[in-house]
Amino acid sequence: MVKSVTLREAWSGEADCLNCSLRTSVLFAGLAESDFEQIHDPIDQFTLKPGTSLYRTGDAADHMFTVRTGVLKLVQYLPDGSQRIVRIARTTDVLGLEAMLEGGTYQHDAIALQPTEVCRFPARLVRDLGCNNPDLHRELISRWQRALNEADAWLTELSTGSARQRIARLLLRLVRDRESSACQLFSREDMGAMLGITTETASRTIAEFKRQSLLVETDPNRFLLDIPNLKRIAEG
Amino acid sequence: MVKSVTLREAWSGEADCLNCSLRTSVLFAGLAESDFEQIHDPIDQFTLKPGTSLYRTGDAADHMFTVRTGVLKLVQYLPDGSQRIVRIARTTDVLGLEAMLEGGTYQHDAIALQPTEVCRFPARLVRDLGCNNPDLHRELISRWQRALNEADAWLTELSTGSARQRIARLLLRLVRDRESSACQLFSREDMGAMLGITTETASRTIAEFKRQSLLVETDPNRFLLDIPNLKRIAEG
DNA sequence: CGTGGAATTGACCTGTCTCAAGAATCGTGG
DNA sequence: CCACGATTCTTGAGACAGGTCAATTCCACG
Repeated sequence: MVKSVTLREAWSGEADCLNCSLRTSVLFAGLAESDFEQIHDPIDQFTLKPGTSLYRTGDAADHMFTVRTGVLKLVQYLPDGSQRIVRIARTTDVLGLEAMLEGGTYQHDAIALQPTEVCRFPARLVRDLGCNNPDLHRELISRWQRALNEADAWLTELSTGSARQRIARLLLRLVRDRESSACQLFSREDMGAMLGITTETASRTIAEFKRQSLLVETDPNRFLLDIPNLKRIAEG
Repeated sequence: MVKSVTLREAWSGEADCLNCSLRTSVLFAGLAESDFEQIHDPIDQFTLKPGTSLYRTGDAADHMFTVRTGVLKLVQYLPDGSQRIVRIARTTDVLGLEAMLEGGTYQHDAIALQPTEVCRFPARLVRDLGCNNPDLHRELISRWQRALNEADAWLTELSTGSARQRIARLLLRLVRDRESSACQLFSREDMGAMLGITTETASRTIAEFKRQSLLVETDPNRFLLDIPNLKRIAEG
């Protein structure tokens, strides 16, 4: 289940690393061939089954991850046991940025929603290189800013307005920057946890959208979106 | 209204710079005296009246700010014109981290809620020094992580549960890490925008808390909190 | 087939929104 | 210093969205 590749192989940019967001970044670009010999921390490659967690809140954060394929949810829990999904990670997203702080801990549970492949690399690697390599440094900053923008967007877009609006905005967000309007939905329970509504309300609203043909089911649990009309609802 | 101080004065650590969070950080610590001569970007010091904006969404982000005294809200707007407050900045908080990305723009309106003093410094300064000074680098990362944690907390704590719970959590958050349980409240409208509820609901709930002596008004608009009972409500 | 979990749907109830009308507070200018 | 207009806060009454609880259907899987 855990396939290990050496840094040298990562550097070669072969195969699966094509989609690795850090490959196109300059993480390895500044290193001489000889440097690779000195780094013997392996880069591991995981495959997570749906429902499996990549890490848990409070775990010592010493690794960072890149999502190759699949989707993960980042979850936080309230004292009363209810949960809130604060972000979603998809292809090329980086997880565990908090590992940049020495001695830090993860701030969420990261749980796969689909079969998901991730690359794992030691945070120390990035910490050591980050300061000396301006391009990597910039890339890190940019990632952080993106995470922050996402967090803010979840507040303003996905936690504001009626349930109809929130679900419409969530759907639109799922197909943004995609060629097609096709997407597969999350479980009703997860939708609820993302939007701050109950699973029943999520279910009812999705059902209503289907009746109104705002959502058309092509394959089981795969849908085409009526983007213009969903936009109308989202901004209502 | 705009008082200008030179970097050398900042370095001397006199007067108002005592509370400056970047003073205790290593931003200037790594610089030799002689370096200061070469930096002629002034550090400006502003005083904002309540309701005044420090910057607006979309403005070119070329400066960062440290809050000396007072409070600011970070606001985002929805297409329908409604607003959501996504964060609050108080003493020693840094604003405008997005200026670290070259060519970036501010992601919020930053608006003073009280008479507020801020320091303004060019982002280029931090960009240039950040990479070479490991301590500053670490401090920046830490700030970013803190902002992200705040954003997540606003989702899980302040946008989840009943209005009673949200308001209780907001109140508790206002006095956290404070010696006393005294605090002054925001306008009902701002509370609503922070919690995703209407001003009427905010007002009603605050009034109810007063009746139950969970809030005791000492001076006009200054309150003492019944922390244990508020906690009970917050977690209820 | 039978079983367990998710999704759907219904009926009812309650919290919050909406609209609207007073009360209080603040800033301003006389 | 007071009076006035403008906000903001408070409070009420009614409507409605969404929550709650429960029953049913659907579906994947052994």
